[in-house]
Amino acid sequence: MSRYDSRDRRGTSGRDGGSRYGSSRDSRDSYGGRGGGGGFSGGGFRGSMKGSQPGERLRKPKWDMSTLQKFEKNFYKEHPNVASRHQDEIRRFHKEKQITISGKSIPNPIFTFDEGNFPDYVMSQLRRNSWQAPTSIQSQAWPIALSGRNLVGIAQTGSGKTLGFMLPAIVHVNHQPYLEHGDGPIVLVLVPTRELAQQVIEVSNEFGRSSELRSACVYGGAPKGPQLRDLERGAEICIATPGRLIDFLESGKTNLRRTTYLVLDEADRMLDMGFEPQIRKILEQIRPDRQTLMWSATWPKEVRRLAEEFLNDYIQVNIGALQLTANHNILQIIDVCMDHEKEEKLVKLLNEIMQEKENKTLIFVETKRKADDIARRMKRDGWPVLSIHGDKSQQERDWALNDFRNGRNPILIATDVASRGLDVEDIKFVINFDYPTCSEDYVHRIGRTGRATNTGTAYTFFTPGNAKQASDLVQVLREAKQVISPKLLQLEENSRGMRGGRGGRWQRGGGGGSRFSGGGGSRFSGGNNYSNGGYRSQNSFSGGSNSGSYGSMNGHSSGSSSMGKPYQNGNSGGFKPQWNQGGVTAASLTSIQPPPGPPPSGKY
DNA sequence: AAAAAAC
Repeated sequence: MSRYDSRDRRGTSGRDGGSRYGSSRDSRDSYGGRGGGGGFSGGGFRGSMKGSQPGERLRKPKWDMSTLQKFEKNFYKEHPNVASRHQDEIRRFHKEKQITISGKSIPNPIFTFDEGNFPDYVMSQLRRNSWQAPTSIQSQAWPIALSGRNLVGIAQTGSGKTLGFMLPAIVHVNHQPYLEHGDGPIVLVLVPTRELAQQVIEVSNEFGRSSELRSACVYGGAPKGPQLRDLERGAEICIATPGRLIDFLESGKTNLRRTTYLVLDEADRMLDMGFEPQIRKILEQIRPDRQTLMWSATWPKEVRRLAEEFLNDYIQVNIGALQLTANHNILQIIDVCMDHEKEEKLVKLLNEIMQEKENKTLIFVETKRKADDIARRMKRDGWPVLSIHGDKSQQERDWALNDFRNGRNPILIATDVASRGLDVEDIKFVINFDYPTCSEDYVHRIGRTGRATNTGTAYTFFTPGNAKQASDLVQVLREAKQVISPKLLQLEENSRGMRGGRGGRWQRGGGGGSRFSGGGGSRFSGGNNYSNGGYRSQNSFSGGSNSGSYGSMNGHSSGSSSMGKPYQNGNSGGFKPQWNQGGVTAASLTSIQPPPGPPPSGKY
């Protein structure tokens, strides 16, 4: 099957309201360069182009880019309000949402789902939910991802991030040829924990169904059989934790030859967990001109290095303030006390909480052993409590989490396995029985409550032994305008100078020069889509041919950001890279489609 | 010093 046949599978046309170009297929006609030539194609300029006459067959116009750009420039000179109004809107948006962004030719954000230009099979699913507007991550990430660019997103979980990479992934898959027998996934999502994998596949199932995509979830601790069946049946989307995936790759049960869209979720966490060798091993299996989206809550050196090495020409989006911040929907209460007081205080607290109608409570402790101990003692005393940590069998973890989710068991005691990304609805209380080893984890833990627009309460037992963290914690509390107990301030005072090595952790780099996407001279430089009424391009996401062919690989690796070892022989052992050098062309890597008609070069 | 992850 040729690539061109595949494009129209399942009615994959973009949103086609009032297409100026006739058929939906034509609406995907592309004449904006990916990060290169002008991406401007608004209807307002239709008049300047020699279009086809009614009744005549639609011919591909000859684009004279310099004339077009001149026209656009003049247009904005003559209609200054059009441009400035929109740019102001974007600046205001970025400022309000505390978004900073850097990179070349950054597409403008979108502010409504309609502007996302998603195909019908995605829109119909979106409409089923009662969401009002995209989250800030989605606003910025969708246009970037849909235009085929690489993306580094610095953002906390629980802000719509999963959908932020999943919808473009689904669109991407729908622009690829069908899987053939023996093909591995087209989209690969790597996540640090099994629970997260299960969560992500929920989303991919929900939104992939309408275009008949199949997803597979690959992680350890569970029988291989069903996972293999899902893969062998043909899964366009694969969500995986690294270990089991490598197992399957090494044993040849699946491959990544067809993978062209890669997501690294919670990259900082994965590095923390020592997944780097595994990540490398997996990435070597994927063709280097793939589209890659990397997500991380922080931007430390290690993550930066990973991004430089594996993401060519990426756009970086920082969502949220540049300092460590907690969700403001959460009431944070810090109880400075001694270690031996904790248990009594916990019981007292839970007694109060259980009076509430909504009482779902997540309790964090320091160690797996402690999680077990406390859970056992509480269970003995009749509390509806379960525990979850990494030494439990996956089955037990699943049970515990399920019973917690559906409310059968309102109290869950957990280690940090549950601190990040876990999305359980209506958790009303988080209790930090032990303060975590770093305040970053604190923010993640309490973030399990107050999700979306809900509110929640976080109680934290803070002992003199945690004094090193006091200053970070105070900073978080101050930022969130919380009441700060004098005892905590006293501890902070005493520990002045104790906190070591904090510098830089929250310095999110990359902000640099052009923070705002449409700023200054870049307005016409390509890829930008104007969401302003009629001037919005229909084709904002149909860029030109992807420049990232294999030919450009050399430029890639010889550039300032070294690729480490060259991909050509980059097999560090185990199994050899074997991305598909044949069938899939670089242009089909992105969701961008080349114009219909004769292929632009012999390569196709 | 802990947590997470493949068999």
